[in-house]
Amino acid sequence: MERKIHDCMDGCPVESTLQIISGKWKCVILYRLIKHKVCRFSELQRYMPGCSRRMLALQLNELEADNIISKKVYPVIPPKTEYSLTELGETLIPLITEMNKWGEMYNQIHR
Amino acid sequence: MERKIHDCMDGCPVESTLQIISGKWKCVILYRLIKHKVCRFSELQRYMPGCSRRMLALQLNELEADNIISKKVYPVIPPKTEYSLTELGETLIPLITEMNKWGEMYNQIHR
DNA sequence: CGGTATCCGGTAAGATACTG
DNA sequence: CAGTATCTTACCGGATACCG
Repeated sequence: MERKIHDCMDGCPVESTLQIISGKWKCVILYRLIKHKVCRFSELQRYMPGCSRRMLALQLNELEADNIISKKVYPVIPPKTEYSLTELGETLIPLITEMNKWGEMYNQIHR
Repeated sequence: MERKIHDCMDGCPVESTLQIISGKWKCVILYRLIKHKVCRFSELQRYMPGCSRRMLALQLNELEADNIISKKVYPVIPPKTEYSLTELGETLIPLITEMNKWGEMYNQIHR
């Protein structure tokens, strides 16, 4: 398995995590998948009006490639897809939850 | 107080957190400041060989502007500065710790 | 509906030089 | 030592069009 990030003399595990969840919308996608369990593409779009369709697709592809989420495609017309967390993706729940908690606290202060 | 991110119809607190800690090196900087309490500029540089001096300065400035870290400048020659977490910055410890834990777990798997 | 392909402009970030 | 200033480039990401 190839290391994605540079091996520095004292690299910290935080960098591995960043490698997976950095990217403007990934954490928000994960938050939604945690909250709703299963989401369709258009559903995610509605939750993230600031994220273009193209960007959403890119981020979803990357998360899928990293085995964080999985995609189920229904062979119907019009097309229907459903995204959900993989087993590995579910291990991120405490982290995303912590991010959400901190954001809530921060929003309380900055009001 | 101005909202930095777009107000979307159902924005999640995760986005507020991202607003503060996103940026390639911020989490690594925070990890170091958690671990070592106080760091000089050159010390941080040594811990992050992949981060240029310019980038390090930019990220530190942003974290300082957001009141996450504070800088102490000693008026000596040659100059000496020390960075450390603010009180607000310390509230990020659980989050960064969780990021580190997940990274450790992930590294175990991908070996 | 759920994407991909192509084009293109703005900005993030490296390289280098300079400073107190 | 601890930065800032300037220049230049790469690429991120938006807009648009197209497709099964």
